[in-house]
Amino acid sequence: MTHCASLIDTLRRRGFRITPQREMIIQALAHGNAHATAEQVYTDVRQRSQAINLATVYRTLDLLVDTGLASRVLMADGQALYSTVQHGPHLHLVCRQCAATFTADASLLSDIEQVLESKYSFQADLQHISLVGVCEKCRGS
Amino acid sequence: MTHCASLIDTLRRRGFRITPQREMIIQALAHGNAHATAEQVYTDVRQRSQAINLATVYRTLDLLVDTGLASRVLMADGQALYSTVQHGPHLHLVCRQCAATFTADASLLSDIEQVLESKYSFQADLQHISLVGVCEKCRGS
DNA sequence: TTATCTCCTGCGAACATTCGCAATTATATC
DNA sequence: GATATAATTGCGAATGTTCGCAGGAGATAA
Repeated sequence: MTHCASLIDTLRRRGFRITPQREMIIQALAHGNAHATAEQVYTDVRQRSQAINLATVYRTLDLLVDTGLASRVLMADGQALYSTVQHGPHLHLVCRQCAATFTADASLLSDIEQVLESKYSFQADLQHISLVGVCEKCRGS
Repeated sequence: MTHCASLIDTLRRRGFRITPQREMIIQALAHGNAHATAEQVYTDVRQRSQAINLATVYRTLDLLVDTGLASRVLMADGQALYSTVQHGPHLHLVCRQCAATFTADASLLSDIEQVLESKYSFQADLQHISLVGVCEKCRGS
C-alpha cells in the first residue's frame, strides 16, 4: 500500500469521511515537498480541480496534525509548514532562514521525555517534534 | 533599579531609541500578567495614552524577543503570549487538552543543544521553547 | 539651541489563518 | 438504488499579525 493510501485508510478507519478534497490534499502533501505550506498544497490541488477551497485545505491539514498523521512547524515568518509523518519517531531540524530540513535521531530526546514525566508528570509529544534554528549554510549571514 | 528600568536601559545601551511608546509597552509587560497577549498590552497602554498603535505594540514585542529580553510562546489557537525574561531561559510545557502551561528547567536541553551543534552543525533555538503534551490532570480522559 | 541623521510610529492595506452558517455529500441502513 | 443523517464544504467575514511608506521625533554633535 502506498504511503498516501495508508493515510487515507487510517482516516477512514477512525470514522472520518473520505472526500475528494481530502484525497487530493493528502496526495499533494504525501507526494510533494518534504515541507509544504498550506498555500502550496492549495495551488497543487487547484491544478487538478476547481473544487477546492483554501479553508478546506487548512481544515484538512489540521485534521491530519490532530490525528498524528502529519506535523506542523511554525516558521519565523509566521507561516506554517506541513509534512506527513513517515515511519517511527524522528526529529526535524528546520532552518529558520532557508527552511531546509534535516532529520536527527529521536533518541536524543528520550532522556528528557522521562524527566518531564517523572519530575513534572507531563507526557510530552516528542515523537515527531521539529526544532527551529539556523543551519550550517546560513550561519554566516 | 526596577526590572523595567533595567530593560529600558539595556535597550538604550544597545543603541535602540527609547520612545514613550516603548516605555509604556515595557512597563505594561513587566508589571502586568506573567503572560500577556499583544492585545492585552495594547489595551493596557491605551488606558494611559492615545498615542499608541497596535502595530507598534507588535513591533516592540518583536524587538524585545529578538534582543532576548522577552519570550514569545505560541498557543494552540495561534495566539502569541509574551513575557519579559526574568531569570534565564526556561522551557514551557503546554497541555494539548486544557492549554494550561507549566515551566520547566531549560538546562534539560543543554546537552541536546550541544549534540545538535557538534553532530549536525545545527544551531537550535532552544532558549524559550514550548513542548506540547498532556498534563497530569488531563491524563485520564 | 539647532541641525542632522536615522530610527521609529501611525495608518491602512495585506497577509495567513480561522470561524459561522447554509448548502452539499459521504456513509450507513433499508 | 433510495433515504436519512450527520460530517464536510464553500463562501465571505473576522481574526491576529505584518508590511510599506510618509511623516515625526530620539540621539548626537556643533
